[in-house]
Amino acid sequence: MKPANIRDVARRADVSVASVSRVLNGAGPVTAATREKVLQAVEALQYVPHSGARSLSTSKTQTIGVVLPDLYGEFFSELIRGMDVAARALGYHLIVSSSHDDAEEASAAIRSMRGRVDGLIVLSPHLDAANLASSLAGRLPVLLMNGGAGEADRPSIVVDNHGGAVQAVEHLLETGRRRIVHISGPAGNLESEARLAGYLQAMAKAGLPTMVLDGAFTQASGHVAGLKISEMALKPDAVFAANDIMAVGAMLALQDAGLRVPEDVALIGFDDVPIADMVRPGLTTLGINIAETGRGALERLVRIINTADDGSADTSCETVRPQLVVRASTAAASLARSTHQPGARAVHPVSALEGENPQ
Amino acid sequence: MKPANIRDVARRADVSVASVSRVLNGAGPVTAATREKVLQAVEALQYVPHSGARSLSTSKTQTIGVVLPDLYGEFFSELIRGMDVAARALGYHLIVSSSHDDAEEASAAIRSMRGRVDGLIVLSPHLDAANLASSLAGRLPVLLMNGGAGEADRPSIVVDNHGGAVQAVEHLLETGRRRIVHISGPAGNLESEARLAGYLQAMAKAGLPTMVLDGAFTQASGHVAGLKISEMALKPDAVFAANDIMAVGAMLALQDAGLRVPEDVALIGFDDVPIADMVRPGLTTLGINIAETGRGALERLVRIINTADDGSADTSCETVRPQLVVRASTAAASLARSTHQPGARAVHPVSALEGENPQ
DNA sequence: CTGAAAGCGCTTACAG
DNA sequence: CTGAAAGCGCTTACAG
Repeated sequence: MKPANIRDVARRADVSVASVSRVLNGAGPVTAATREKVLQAVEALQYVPHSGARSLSTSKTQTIGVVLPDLYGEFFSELIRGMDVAARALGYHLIVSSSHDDAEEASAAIRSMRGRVDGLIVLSPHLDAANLASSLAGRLPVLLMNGGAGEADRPSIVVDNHGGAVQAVEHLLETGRRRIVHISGPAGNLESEARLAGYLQAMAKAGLPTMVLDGAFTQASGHVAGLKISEMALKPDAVFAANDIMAVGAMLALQDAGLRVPEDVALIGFDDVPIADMVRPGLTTLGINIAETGRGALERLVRIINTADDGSADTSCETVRPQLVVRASTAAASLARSTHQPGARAVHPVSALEGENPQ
Repeated sequence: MKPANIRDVARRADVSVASVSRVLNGAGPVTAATREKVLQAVEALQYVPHSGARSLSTSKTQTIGVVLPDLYGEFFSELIRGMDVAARALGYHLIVSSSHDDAEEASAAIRSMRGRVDGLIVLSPHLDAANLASSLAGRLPVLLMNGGAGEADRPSIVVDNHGGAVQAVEHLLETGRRRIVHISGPAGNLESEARLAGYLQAMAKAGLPTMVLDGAFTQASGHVAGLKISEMALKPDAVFAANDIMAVGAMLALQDAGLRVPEDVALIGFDDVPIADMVRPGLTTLGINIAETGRGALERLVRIINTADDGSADTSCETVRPQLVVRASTAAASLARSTHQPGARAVHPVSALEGENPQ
């Protein structure tokens, strides 16, 4: 009743296990006749090689581990989706390990994957270089996507968070906004810090005062921030949230409080997750092609695995540049309407606002 | 440079590999002194057991495979999230394999997991019993969640789709709606068929005419259906979409066409994914605690794995009953307002509508 | 082109 | 309580 093994196949095909292995791996020379016999036996026995045994002999697992933080939502599911597609195409399996609250847990997760994966994609912003290095038993290829600037000697992919944030603010300025509040991501998170820095820099450049409300990359935290804004005596005319889901949370709070978006307050997010296009008004945001980025990451890691130790070490830091996706949530105050009007842009900057004109 | 193995540890601790194994597995008797020496060596060498080798000896992988269909979205990511949490708590890893367009692909995915997992959770509605059985080499425990009624001899978890659909229609009837259209899920999908059947039955019971628009469980298909509805001469006063994401698609199409929800058309979905609470009006739906269901599924499968062949085979079909979650999208026409008013219910059924009064 | 055999790193009766 | 050794199922030089 237990599944057939390679010996069963060899016996039935009347060849050696070596031949069976060769046929199955397309490695080494075999006659057509042998191949035929083996394949028939495989079919008859419903044989599937035991991957553990294979991995023991080859030191390969055909599996990639993905270490995610404790955050959930469309960003990560989109990313995984892109990786999954690429993994299947390349004959790899995907082990996901998520909800790691801290460096300790992420580290344990990484360690527990040793011998189980050929490489790792790490998205946990909790992990610094030191932790990461000590978590890695041996020389496991790792692709870093934890928002850091990229460790010296590790391949990595980072989003240009700073540049994206600057673009966000500039877009708001162009559409006539001046009192721009930022809802930040969690403290200590490298992505949120870069977005915050971009906001501060762009505002400073425009000579405008800044205001930051703390968020945590969750819808609830965006909602809380939105509530606070709705209760402010002197309200901002625009909000830049560090990610889309907080922007949505803020939008709902503002609207439920009777404020109009974008007429009273413009709103811009970051990521371009699917939901950004499903709220009304549609959410303007800095778009990253998330699934595509995931696909690219997986493919790059596999390339690294396949060329390990051949001298041409890939340790570069690849940058993904977010693109402005304009939807109705930032239509200029003077042009704003309640209908969905993507692409609407300010022609005449509104003048009755404080702050200097940019540029 | 290659990672330490059990022999390295044994040598350094000056014991046998058997003792190292015993200490690490907490199996068999060891003196405190031995344990101490081993643990120190493990620490010094950063030793982590090779899981492939372990799985070869024990025939256990501590890994669960999850086979998903080609559909993406919050439903599946929430489900995976619940499973992931449970898996970590129980010391299991999760291999996900998704985007299987047909039974063939899902079948191949299952086969490729042999020797790699201790059990499988199958969510691919493409897989029928025959395909499934032939995909399984040996006696791999499988928990079915593919929407089928549950195969005779396999443990399964199914959502009471029929009952939920009946509840959906009854809720619409109670709030005064009579011209109720259904946007169905993809043909051949067992979940969508059960929801459709529930709709048809409830409408028949109420003596009302039915109308079905074909959907595919995607936002785009819901949007198309919404457009069609907005162009109908005699418009329905309510729409029951077979899942939330189609309901959202329909909502946007209706609103963009100038129709008001719920004043002109009430809308109800199915699943209660997070986005249902982020659109305006909030979407009334039949809620399933998705993450919780995923957690429960994983735990049940592990239980099955641990008691395999002990005689007490668990082959029951567990039913998850969806619960009505009332939000503003189905506020009674007479009471409907544009502000978010969860829980608003009709007091006086609207009378100026065709169709007979239910009950 | 093919087969016998060593070896991958672990676990687990079996002796002692 | 501890160790020597067999065995899990594969791959891969090495002979032939």
